[in-house]
Amino acid sequence: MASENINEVKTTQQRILSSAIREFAEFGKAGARVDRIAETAGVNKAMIYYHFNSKENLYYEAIAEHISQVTANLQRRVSSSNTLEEIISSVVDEYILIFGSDPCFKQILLRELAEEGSPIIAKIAETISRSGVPNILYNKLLSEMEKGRIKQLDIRQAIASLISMNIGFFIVSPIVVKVLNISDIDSFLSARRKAVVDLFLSGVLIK
Amino acid sequence: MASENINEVKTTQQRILSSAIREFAEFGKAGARVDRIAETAGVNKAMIYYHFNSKENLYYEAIAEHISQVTANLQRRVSSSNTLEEIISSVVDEYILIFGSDPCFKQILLRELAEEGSPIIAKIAETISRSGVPNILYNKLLSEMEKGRIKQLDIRQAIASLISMNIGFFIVSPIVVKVLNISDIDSFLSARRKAVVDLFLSGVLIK
Amino acid sequence: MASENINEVKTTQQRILSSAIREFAEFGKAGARVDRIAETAGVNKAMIYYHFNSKENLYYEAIAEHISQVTANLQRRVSSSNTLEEIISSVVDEYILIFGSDPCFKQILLRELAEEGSPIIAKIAETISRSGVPNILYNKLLSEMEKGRIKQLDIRQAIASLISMNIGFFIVSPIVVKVLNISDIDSFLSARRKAVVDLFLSGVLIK
Amino acid sequence: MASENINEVKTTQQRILSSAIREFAEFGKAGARVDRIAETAGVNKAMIYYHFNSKENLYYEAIAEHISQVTANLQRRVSSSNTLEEIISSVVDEYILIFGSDPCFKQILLRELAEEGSPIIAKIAETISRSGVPNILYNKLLSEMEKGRIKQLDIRQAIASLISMNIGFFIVSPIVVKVLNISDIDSFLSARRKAVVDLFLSGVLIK
DNA sequence: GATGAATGAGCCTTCATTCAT
DNA sequence: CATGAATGAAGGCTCATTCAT
Repeated sequence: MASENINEVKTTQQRILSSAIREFAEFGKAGARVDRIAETAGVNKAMIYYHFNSKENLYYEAIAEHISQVTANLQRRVSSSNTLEEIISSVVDEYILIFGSDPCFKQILLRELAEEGSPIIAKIAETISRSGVPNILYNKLLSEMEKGRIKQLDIRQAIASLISMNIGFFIVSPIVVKVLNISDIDSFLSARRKAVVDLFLSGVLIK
Repeated sequence: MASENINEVKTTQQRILSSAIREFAEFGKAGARVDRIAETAGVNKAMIYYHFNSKENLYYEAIAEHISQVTANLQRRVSSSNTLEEIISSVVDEYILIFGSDPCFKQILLRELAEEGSPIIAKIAETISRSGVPNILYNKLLSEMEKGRIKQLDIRQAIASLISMNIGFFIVSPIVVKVLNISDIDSFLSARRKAVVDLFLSGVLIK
Repeated sequence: MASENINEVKTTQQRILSSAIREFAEFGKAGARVDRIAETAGVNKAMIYYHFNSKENLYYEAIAEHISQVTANLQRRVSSSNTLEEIISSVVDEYILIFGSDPCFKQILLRELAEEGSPIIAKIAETISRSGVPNILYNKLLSEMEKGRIKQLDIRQAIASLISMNIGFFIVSPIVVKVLNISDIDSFLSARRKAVVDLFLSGVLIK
Repeated sequence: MASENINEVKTTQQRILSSAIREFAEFGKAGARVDRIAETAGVNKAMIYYHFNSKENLYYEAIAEHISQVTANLQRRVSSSNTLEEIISSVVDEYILIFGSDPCFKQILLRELAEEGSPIIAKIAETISRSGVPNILYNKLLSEMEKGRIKQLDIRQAIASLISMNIGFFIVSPIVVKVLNISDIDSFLSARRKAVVDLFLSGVLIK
């Protein structure tokens, strides 16, 4: 009831933004229709131009807003004081959280990855960097390597593999699901967390 | 005369198709312009409709043609008689070949992955399945597990991870490159093959 | 308090009117933008509609105000008691004053002259008529003709020529300046007064 | 019948151009409507953009075409071998021809004169210059002055006055007609030619 | 009086598609 | 096969005008 109220009280700008992100996610920047966004948001089309000057600008503002929402939801469970196992688990959890919670983010990400030199991608990369997680991960792997707990390997390749197994998996999951004939997607997804952590740790830890 | 056409001068249809795939890859289905395809192909716009009835149809025909070209280039080095190590290496090589050789394929793939229920994605999955590679991989992992050479694990999760580390990496590489501050992309890519094979094998093999 | 308003701070209406006349002069009635007028005047757009019901009405009120301002500045030096030479000189001076003092008037005049059956033009003509100057001029020329001081000619044609040499010149001056390659416009303009008076008088006076 | 055929056979471009010049003359660049031009020309609106890329460009092309048409109609009766009287007469005739034949030209001219730094005005001035008439006039007045046939005066002022009495008159005629209460406009116009020539010659000739 | 937000009609322009030749 | 011209249905954007506060 209360949450319903919150929905109803959303400002025009917020309504436009949330309609926009869904439209852009579903149809892409070129395929999106301003008329449809206006209709979905329940506002006059001209209002879109009143609040956001152009479709192009609306696109970027909608994405910026969405990214900040998505990243705001992240828990900062990844701390440098944790063990390697805890860190890896947390990282995997976070990615599952991000991609599992919202379908729009994945679509926008995919469409922007197809765009050469996309500023959105640059922004996402920067957001990830600024979260400090890659650094924590890098330093932990380095110190573990020095302590002889993990193998001698290219740390950046390892991180690249970890990221790929997470983001990459979510992205290519429609293909994987079909190729591997996975019928019960939900249980596969919930088992994924452990599988990734195990494979990665087994892959890097000595013995 | 005939040889002239075949060897030196691409037919109108071929010119249209290769212009189309580049246009669709760069701008997406909605952003692509029939005029631009015609101009790039050096043909009259009406010719496109003469040969391919609609933009929509051209899109699918161009992709079908492109996928068959890309997969035709694949060597069938993955054989069930090989060792697990050889199989993994071959699989990784193939993915590197596909994504490294042609930028269009990656873009098309990304855009289609963003499209819910994309028939293109279904087709690609089917092509992969029909190549037999997933089956070979599955069976080999199964038999190795039964022989006690690899750990007890969900084979499909393992394959999912392997695919993710390959396709997934190529797809998210723009982000990874930025996050990890990789300056020499080429050498990172050429080292990737070994890194993936090593991580995967270390991750699954016992001892 | 009151004096503050009157002397230092122009009222909202006045600010709107002076912004409007400049906007309409520069862009024409169709090209003028209510938003721009509001911004220039530093008022809210709705205020324009509060004070002047429509853009159309604002247009006419702005012009009316401007015309009355321009004509109010005119000195009434043209009197029937003067000599023909004095009258001609005064008339020429007045036109120079009007067109020289303010660029907006000329632009508005031009745009309205392009409008078939413009009420603004009718009003301007009426203002000129009511000033009495044409009548004074007509009667003086008539009496001089009867006295045999000036040639037998169509007085109205003569007046038409005089007006043309004044208003007409100011209007077509951008063309004249280019065609005659006039570099020092200011000195040309200041010499214009005498040239017009001389030509006209020489043209009409006997001997 | 033949002339009808000529009208009917006009190409799409020509039909657009002639509709456009009328629309732009009547409503100005800002007030003109592309829809209306298309309708008047009897063509699909998109054709306008097919042949002329934008409203702006159509404007300039329509005017360029119109100017060249108007100036092409001009007879080259003004020759340096003629007497001053003949030259003046010819010049006046030409202006009457131009402004009398076509109402569009006058309107376009007026609207452009209101535009600061108009390229159209520059073009018209250049066309006039290139016709050689101003030069012929200047040289003739100069030689006559040296021969002592005309007074010592600023020749450029004289030419400016002549141009004003012609172009200027046509332009301000709606005002003049009202101020002078001219009811029979046609006869006034036909008498104008002689009046201008007489006034100018009397004004400059000695004795 | 004053303001920010809202509206609806309409404008310029584009684009997939088709037609006549 | 090939072309230039044509079409109709939008699509993005603007603008005069109004409303609620």
